[in-house]
Amino acid sequence: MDRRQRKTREAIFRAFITLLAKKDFAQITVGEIIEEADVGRATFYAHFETKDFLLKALCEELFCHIFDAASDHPSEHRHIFRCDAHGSVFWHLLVHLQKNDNGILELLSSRNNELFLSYFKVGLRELVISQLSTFAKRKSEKLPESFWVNHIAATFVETVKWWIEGGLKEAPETIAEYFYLAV
Amino acid sequence: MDRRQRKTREAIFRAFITLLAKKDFAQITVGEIIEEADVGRATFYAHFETKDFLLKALCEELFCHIFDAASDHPSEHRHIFRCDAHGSVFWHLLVHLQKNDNGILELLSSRNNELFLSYFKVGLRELVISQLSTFAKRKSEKLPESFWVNHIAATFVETVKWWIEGGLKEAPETIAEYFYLAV
DNA sequence: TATTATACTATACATAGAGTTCGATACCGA
DNA sequence: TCGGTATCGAACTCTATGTATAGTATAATA
Repeated sequence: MDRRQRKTREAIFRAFITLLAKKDFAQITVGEIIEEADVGRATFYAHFETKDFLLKALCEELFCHIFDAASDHPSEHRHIFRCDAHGSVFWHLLVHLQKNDNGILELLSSRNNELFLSYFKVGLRELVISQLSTFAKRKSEKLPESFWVNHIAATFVETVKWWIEGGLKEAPETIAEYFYLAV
Repeated sequence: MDRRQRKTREAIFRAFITLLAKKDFAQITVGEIIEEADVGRATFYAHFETKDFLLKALCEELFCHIFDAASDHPSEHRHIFRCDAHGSVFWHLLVHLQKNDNGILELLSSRNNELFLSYFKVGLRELVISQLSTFAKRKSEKLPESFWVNHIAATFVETVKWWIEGGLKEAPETIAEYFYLAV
């Protein structure tokens, strides 16, 4: 990709993230974004069809990255944390969140969190399916699979939300335990 | 309240609900609402400061009604459904949902459901707290109370969402069972 | 280095929706 | 019947969206 393109694209993302930390997505105008990014109006529309597409692109960048990081190298951390029957992928995700890669936390904790967590959940659902065998059989036998999958993904999202709203005071290990206890 | 006021207010609510079933909240314009409601522009703004306040007012009307109906008369249905240790209030809520009071289902199942379910959850959390003793001790002893309360409320919301997305094919009793199994 | 393609800038413009104002009219409650 | 008030309708201001265009800067290529 052309260096110019890459630079403007990143500038727009950065500006967008900055603004998202401060105010509602609905109240952010394209005018504000291009001013913050110091980019021409036509340039913005050359990159993103609308503000909503910008949001979508941002979510894809952020969550693709974090899910790849968590699932591509699941073994590299095995020796650090006990990798029991539950699997450590979810713990791994929590660690990545706590490290705050790409400043994702500001987005997840701002008033826009519903927006992002709904995207988060989409990627999460796939992960849950691939890890399904590592969860307790007890419940899954009595519940429809789609219900069960959705329940696990939703519980993880809610756990993360609760963690963030409390200021991330607990260790990832503790949160992972809460998650496995609850689910 | 003046009969004229009441009629306009209801006309606006009705129009808003009709539109919400068809399209995104964000894409609905005040112009559409007043046309559907057959009401003057100035009249709309005499009733609601903005479109967002209209949404808020609608949610309060709908959910206050459904929560009151479920918690004010918890005993009247006790003889119909087994009222075990888990309490029947949640089952009662499901029955009310299935009866589709106020056409609430169209709203919860449309693409705006995140919007409404977030309001739903607020009322739900209070209900959960009042019913906390009826849930399993097993988990609550190991989990922080705020986490536990949030988990129960979230699980109920997700259960309802799953039920609606599947077309409400299961009986409220079945859904209540899934809920108690999952939580 | 000279050439070509393309990304960017700045500005202007058309369009649409938000929210306000105000005089006229219709309706309500007493 | 009468005073108060809700509504109407239309015009108006503002703000934001998205597009169009002509000129400039930069990257890739030969």
